[in-house]
Amino acid sequence: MRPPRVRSPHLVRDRQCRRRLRARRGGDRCGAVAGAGDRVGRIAGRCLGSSDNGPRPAHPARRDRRRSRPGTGSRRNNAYPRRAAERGAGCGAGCCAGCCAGCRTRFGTGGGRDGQVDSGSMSETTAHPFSTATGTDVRVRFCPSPTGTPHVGLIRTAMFNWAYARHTGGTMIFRIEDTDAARDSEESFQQLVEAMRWLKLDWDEGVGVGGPQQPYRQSERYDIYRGIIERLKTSGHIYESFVTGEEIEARNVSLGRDPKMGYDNFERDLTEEQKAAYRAEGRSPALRLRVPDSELSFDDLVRGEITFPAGSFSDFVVVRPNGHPLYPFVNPVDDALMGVTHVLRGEDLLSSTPRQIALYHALIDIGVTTFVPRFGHLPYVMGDKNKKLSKRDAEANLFLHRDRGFIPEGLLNYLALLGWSLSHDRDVFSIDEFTTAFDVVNVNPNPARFDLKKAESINGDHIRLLEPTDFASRLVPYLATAGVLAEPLTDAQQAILTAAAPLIQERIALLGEAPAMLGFLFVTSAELVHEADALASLPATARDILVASSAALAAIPAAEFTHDRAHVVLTETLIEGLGLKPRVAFGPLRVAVSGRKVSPPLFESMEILGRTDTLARLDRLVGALPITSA
RNA sequence: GGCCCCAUCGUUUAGUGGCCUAGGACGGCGCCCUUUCACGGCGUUAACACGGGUUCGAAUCCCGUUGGGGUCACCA
Repeated sequence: MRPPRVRSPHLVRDRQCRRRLRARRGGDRCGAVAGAGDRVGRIAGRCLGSSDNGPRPAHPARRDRRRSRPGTGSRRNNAYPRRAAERGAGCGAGCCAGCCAGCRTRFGTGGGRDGQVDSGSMSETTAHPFSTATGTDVRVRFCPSPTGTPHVGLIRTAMFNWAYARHTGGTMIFRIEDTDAARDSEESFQQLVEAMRWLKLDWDEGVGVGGPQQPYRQSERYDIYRGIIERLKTSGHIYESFVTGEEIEARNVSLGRDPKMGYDNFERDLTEEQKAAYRAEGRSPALRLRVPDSELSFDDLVRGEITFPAGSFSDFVVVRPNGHPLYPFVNPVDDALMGVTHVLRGEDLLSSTPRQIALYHALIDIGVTTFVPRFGHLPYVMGDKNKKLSKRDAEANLFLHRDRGFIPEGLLNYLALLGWSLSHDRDVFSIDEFTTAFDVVNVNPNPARFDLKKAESINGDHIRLLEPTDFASRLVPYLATAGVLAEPLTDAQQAILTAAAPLIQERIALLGEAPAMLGFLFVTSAELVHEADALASLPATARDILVASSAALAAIPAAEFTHDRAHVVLTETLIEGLGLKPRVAFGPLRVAVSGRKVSPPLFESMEILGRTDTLARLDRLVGALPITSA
């Protein structure tokens, strides 16, 4: 077995270092100098005043391949250079300046409560450092909102978070974001928990297991939010906004701007008189967060450095007029409170990241936390069309896949392949291999299509990997649901299942295929249904074949009725005796025994059925057939 | 429209300036095995979006173009 791909911390550090240096290099927009500039940057990036000149991986980061964006101003980033410079003196241990995760201050969770505010430093990135947590300090979370049935994209996100926690030895938090009473449901919440349990994605803190920041359902945390809202209000980070959405649009139109331009922060400095006037109209204000007027950058774990220019994100509503806090507020607040260090989430949240970071800066200012988490935006899981898999698509529904007979091992394996890979030549692996090898920095940024065929194939491989007894027991719920048998099984049923399961383990990709394959074993010969297409496939000589077979099989003593004997006897009788082709000879027997054209291996099936039942089935089909002569 | 993200076979991935005539898997096609269907085995099909630049050398670095996607809520 090939060893899993492992990235050394060294290499990762090197990468992050280069990325930052590139960001700091400034204006290498001109193609003529880009190459040279890049090279210089690389060389400098290796060590930057460090003594760490020893042999190191010769390859730049995969993410370094990203093209720098024109016109985004990312070359003039102000955040990283400053931080890098500040830390550049570093630890003297020969680390790359600005990149030495091991030597920088460790930012704990929680943070102080001194409430000190310096609004003048709101855009001062040095005061708002990103998390440097590694190893067991890593804290990730899965925080779905309970609306609808679990979606495979959502599950993929849960799995990557979980895998990162298990890979690093960090902590997995499971929180429920149920702040939308209109859409949330208890049923959906239960389904989320059920999905996680089914897939064995466990969590260390969160719903059901508790933890230092409980409760973990946001609907039970409103008191906590209220306190923070007050502090943010007092500190001036959030302010009252009276205008409605329609009014914002109208304002943009009247100012000759794109109506979609959004809010322009015009209520930041409302006077008390103006506010009173609004109140006199019967309005009550929503609360908005004051975002910095400068650009905001972050180093995405999956995509590299991303910069949003100043003005591309505006003050946003964090609390409704009725006091109800909204997702853009409670999500970062809880992340901060819970000490989340790595936010791994869907790409759809990418464009809201600058706002979140702005909120984080405010939270740091008032002492709720001391750091901003790292972000990693996972690629979409797409459907058939070039659209992200919608909840409306059947393929998106996790439970539908489960009901069709995906096993957790298979589905997880396939989902892991959407945006990640273990190695160049293997795509079937265990969950342990996955967590051992998984690192979010290796996630591929491009969106992936959910390919059912491939998913089923991977699932089939995992089914084949199951212990036979395990496989048999996993079949039971599917057989029960299909009405083939009822739980608990009788001893006789259990014996049949144990004997028959191995016959189909090698030939199905989905557990849901089992009832059709095995159903005939759990009915009497009288109850057996002969399927229409099976009957239609019978040759004119079917009756003679069955009669001859019946006589031959009857000659076998009951105690010696094994698949080998049946095979030998029937081959002698039909192939050698009647001169038939195997395909022609055994077809009618298959129909008689199983009622179907497709079944588990014929002779093994006969053995499981036993001599008496087998003969009864042959006789029954003979009786149903018109008399012809061969 | 503004902003952001993405770009290797049909799909998913490997690829980290020379191991690339671009590898694996799924799918498709063909053959073998065979008591059916499968499983398995063998073979085959098929991709670096385009244009520049840097370099002795580019799938890989840079710029641009094109194409796709997302996001612009008092939803999450």
